[in-house]
Amino acid sequence: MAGADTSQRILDIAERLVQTRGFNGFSYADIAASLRVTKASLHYHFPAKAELGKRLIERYTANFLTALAAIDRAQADAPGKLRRYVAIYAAVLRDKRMCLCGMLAAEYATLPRPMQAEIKRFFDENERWLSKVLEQGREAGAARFSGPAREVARALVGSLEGAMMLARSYGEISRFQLAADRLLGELSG
Amino acid sequence: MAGADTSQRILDIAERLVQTRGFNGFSYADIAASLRVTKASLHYHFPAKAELGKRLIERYTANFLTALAAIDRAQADAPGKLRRYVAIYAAVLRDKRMCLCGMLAAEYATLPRPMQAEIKRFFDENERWLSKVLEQGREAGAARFSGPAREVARALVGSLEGAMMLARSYGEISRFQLAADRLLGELSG
DNA sequence: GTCTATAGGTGGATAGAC
DNA sequence: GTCTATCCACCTATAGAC
Repeated sequence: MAGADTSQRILDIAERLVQTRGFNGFSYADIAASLRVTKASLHYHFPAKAELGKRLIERYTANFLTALAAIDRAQADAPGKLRRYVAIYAAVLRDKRMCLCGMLAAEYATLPRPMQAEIKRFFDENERWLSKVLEQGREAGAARFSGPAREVARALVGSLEGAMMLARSYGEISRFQLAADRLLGELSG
Repeated sequence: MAGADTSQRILDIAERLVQTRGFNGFSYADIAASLRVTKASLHYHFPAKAELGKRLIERYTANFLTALAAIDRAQADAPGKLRRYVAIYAAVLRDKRMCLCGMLAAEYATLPRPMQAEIKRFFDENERWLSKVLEQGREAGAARFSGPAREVARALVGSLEGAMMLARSYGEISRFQLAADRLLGELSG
């Protein structure tokens, strides 16, 4: 079915646009130009921009969770999992993109409620996975931190998103890597 | 002079709008409605939105540097200075705002070059001040960290901006406070 | 599913009267 | 300095032919 394929290609292009320019920084015309169809065609697949935005986050979150499950299968120890987690962020940044939800968090106040709810869900799931890994690391003596793992997880997500945002503005991936290495170092040392 | 006063009020309103909705998330119509004048009047004070944006960052940075100078006068030790530094962020957040430049960092790719340059200057100045404080703290034995102070300063700015962004999305200032306390704790303990 | 055509609205910006 | 009036580009979205 060419329809489903077109929908995916629309999402691919829209995703990149949101990650580089923000939800308020692109239009259907941008997608249409990139896909070489008319704006009207896009509305057949995604009648409203708000719906496109929601589907975008849902797909992004699903892919992210799949990647986290893959880490759980491939890496046994917490430090290894955390390094892989950071590597996901680094890969996005290498593509000159920001995290989709980090970007949308900035525009949060201007977004429709369904999108806001999905953004929170993304971060909730990230925190949940990280909390689990941190607990595992603490029990194995491979991670050192005080207080609830959930708090450390939240601080970690926020720090990585912020480091990513600044690194992208400066066009210096090293800014992210140095900050991330420092954050992981504090957990292990 | 009523002119200068009006210009300042325009900047006040625009500043709040950028901090809550982003540069691409507000229009001259929003400022006009809030100030109860017409859009045309605004163009007398700021002919182009790009110019308004640049002036916005310049003023924000100047005010920020003034606040940092005040910290230097009021606080002698590094830990005290860092606590005050974090308190500035917390105060902005309490007002339901994001850091102006943290917000603009997200929209960075869509902004005119003069604005981009000013955003970098804001972060450069922050890193410079923090580096100095961190060095002071290390020499006095009040701050513990490895590697260049500049790197720690960069990681700290990024972490605070990210924590701020997420805390604002969730509408939970505590998320910022917990993360910030953790970051400062790692430097002292 | 994709097109042409268009509606209805808002964006930044300007001309010229007062 | 502020106003009315207006321009033109762009926005999201829809109707209806193919």
